[in-house]
Amino acid sequence: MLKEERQQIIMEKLRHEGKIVAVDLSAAINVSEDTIRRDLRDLADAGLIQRVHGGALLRSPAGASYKERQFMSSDAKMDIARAAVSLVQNRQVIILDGGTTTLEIARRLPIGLHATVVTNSPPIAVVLADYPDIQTVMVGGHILSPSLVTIGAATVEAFSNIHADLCMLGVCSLHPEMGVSTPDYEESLVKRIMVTNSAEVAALVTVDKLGTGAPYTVAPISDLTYIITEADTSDDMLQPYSAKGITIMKGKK
Amino acid sequence: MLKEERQQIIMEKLRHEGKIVAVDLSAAINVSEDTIRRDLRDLADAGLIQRVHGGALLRSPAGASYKERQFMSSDAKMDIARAAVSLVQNRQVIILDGGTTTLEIARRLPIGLHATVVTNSPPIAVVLADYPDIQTVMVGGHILSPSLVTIGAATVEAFSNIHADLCMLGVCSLHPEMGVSTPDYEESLVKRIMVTNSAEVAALVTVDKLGTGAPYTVAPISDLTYIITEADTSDDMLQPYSAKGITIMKGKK
DNA sequence: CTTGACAATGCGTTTATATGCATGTATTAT
DNA sequence: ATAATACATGCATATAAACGCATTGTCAAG
Repeated sequence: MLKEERQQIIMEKLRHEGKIVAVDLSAAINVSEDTIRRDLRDLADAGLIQRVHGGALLRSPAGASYKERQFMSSDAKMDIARAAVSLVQNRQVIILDGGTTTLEIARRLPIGLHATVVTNSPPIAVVLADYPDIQTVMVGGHILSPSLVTIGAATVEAFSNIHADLCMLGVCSLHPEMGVSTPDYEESLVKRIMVTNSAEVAALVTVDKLGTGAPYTVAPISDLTYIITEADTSDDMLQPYSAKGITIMKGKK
Repeated sequence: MLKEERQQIIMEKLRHEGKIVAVDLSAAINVSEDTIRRDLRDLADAGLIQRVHGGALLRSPAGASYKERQFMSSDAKMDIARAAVSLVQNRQVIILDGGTTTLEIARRLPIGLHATVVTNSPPIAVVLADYPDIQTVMVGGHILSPSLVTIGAATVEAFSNIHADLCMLGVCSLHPEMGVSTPDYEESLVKRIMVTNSAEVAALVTVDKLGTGAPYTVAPISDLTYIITEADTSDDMLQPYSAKGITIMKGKK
């Protein structure tokens, strides 16, 4: 059995049962306790689990997420997602853009939430299918492979007929003057119509994207309602945005 | 044995069993461990797999893990998928219906295949994103939760503008007189337009669905080009269909 | 047909990794 | 406080990976 395979099993078991007891697990998959402990230590170092005496616990208590380590959202993104979820309300129509942060939001939506979610990201659609009271609309188009979202004329066309209460926008670059911008032209068109057709827009942005620009503009800063960023972002960096009347939210630990 | 051929085997095995153990594989196909390692290194460099000590794992992007495991197909479906793949040719436009068998087909497409695949299944779109030479079109619409496909007017509308060379149709019920039918009305409309707009149609059907009927008709038997079923289906059961001129294919072991 | 260039493969050696065990130390429970 | 359990550390061993080199097979130019 491969080490990584074992660690995947550990993560999976954790997500299902919420805890790991090292001794039990070593018996279950027939390796020494030392090996299990080493695995747990690795995972803890990677920030994926919380190590405790006798075993380990899920790092994020609510987290019923099913993601691999290398694609696992960073702490920052999880914090941002947690804050973003607090914006959504029952009976809203919500546009969820593609991206790892928005995927994290999809996972963290309250189970009982009664809403319509529109997305152009197949992975998000798959996650949403688990929620009994969420009506999911997948917007079609060409698949842009690296980011796993649909783009193109069909996508823009479909969005042009959809008007949402709230849009959760994954942001590649955010700059006080340039506004929101992205490196892919087609993607910028899709994001633009998402913004245009939403009453409120929340931009999800990790600190490394603040103050940066990319070739294609999506929308000016003034189109944003909220900027949600990680917990420890300095107020200095955010000042230019709040000065323009955007509500700044910081990630919740 | 050619290098590419081997690497294709590796990808297939990986998509299937979730892991590769270098030693086992080298024994299985009778090449040195070095060769396998070199192959794994190549694939890892190309970003297609995740290399680990002792072998390799799926690079497991958006849709892996326990959800994925539920999608692991039975032997019969794997055989059917293998046979179905032999129908696809370069430069075709292919419609892939939703369902576990078609998902299996997506996993088994040749790596170098140059084609356009149109699907209304988000999980399939996610799988296809791994293929560098496949252009993927996701058809949007409402998500039908249990089967994870899009349905509704938007879906039908989008398909009405797409004309394919080949359609791989997941089939719920197949009957000599009733033809293809399904239990969901909206789904039947989507499948119907898929069939209508494809030059050739392959119906993928496990033996338990042969000779059964469901409330909503998708298409008459005469609209089918191929019926692909599991390897050990009796000829008696298939006779009514072959009598109508449908080409019968049996799954490959 | 021959020859040279090149890629693919296999083998031997060296280096790195993973695991289990023994030992001593920390933590928890009674 | 003391026993019981869990943990970290160092070490030995087995296994896997990387590297260099020799061999083979393929293709194209001479």
